Amino acid sequence: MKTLERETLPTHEECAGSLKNVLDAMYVLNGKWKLAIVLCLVQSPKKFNEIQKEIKGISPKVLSNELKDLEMNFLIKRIVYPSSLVSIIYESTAYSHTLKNLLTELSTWGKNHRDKVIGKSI
Amino acid sequence: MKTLERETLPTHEECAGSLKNVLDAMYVLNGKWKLAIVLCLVQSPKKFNEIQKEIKGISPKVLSNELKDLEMNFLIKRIVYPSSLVSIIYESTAYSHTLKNLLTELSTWGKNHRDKVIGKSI
DNA sequence: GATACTAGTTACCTAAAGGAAAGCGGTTAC
DNA sequence: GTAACCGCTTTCCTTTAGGTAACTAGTATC
Repeated sequence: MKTLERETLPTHEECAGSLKNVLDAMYVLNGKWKLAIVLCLVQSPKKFNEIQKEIKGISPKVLSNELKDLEMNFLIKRIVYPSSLVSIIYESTAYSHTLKNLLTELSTWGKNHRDKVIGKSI
Repeated sequence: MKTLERETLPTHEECAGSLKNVLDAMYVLNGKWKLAIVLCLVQSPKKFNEIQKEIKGISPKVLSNELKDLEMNFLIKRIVYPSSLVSIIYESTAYSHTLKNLLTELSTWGKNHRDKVIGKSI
């Protein structure tokens, strides 16, 4: 695994910049479900009900809102296949794949942290 | 321990697993300010006031709460230097460095996304 | 004694997130 | 016709996050 450490220390401006970047990213990705939904759809396109079944605990209202929000940020697509029975499929966009590394990191970290916390407290 | 070499697609259990991991990670890292504070302290240890100055817009109440929360998750340390005038320094833990890649990804993504959104909408 | 700085706390309030339950328009199956 | 499934929406409600402002204890400075 390649690390991203650098030789010189970051300048104050670079620190402030990355701080702002992180705040902006969190503004978009913040929320209990958003990244999970993206991950779910990166794994494979799905129908509304399928997402609901996969992400246990999410209500249709919340899922609906989050999907709209993610669509506005170009992270998922809502595709209507018109046929005798209309079917609607949500799928990840090419752009959402810019989140793949992040999601991988997040998943790894989440698993590790769960183990750490369970080991210490429960 | 699972085998690392596989040519098959991820199983349903693996998908569900990473979904849970991401949800758990978000449970800990969610919030407007948390990751920004970690980043701020990873860059260098700081006093309460210094953090407030660097992260514009955060109120002392919220900062105080977030610091406690982060400490409980082993992501920062609160260190009291007892001297004639007591000084208190917050610093990142070794454990918080497991978030470094994530923060780098997040910063990169945040910058890129800001550019993309500004380019499209404003 | 008055003022100011540090590191917060407290009380109060608003807005947003999130959840529960019911409903709705359209289709399909019986 | 009626029951059931899909893809939601609507309403109502509770909880949480977050913000404002004032205040406090301790130390130091004028």
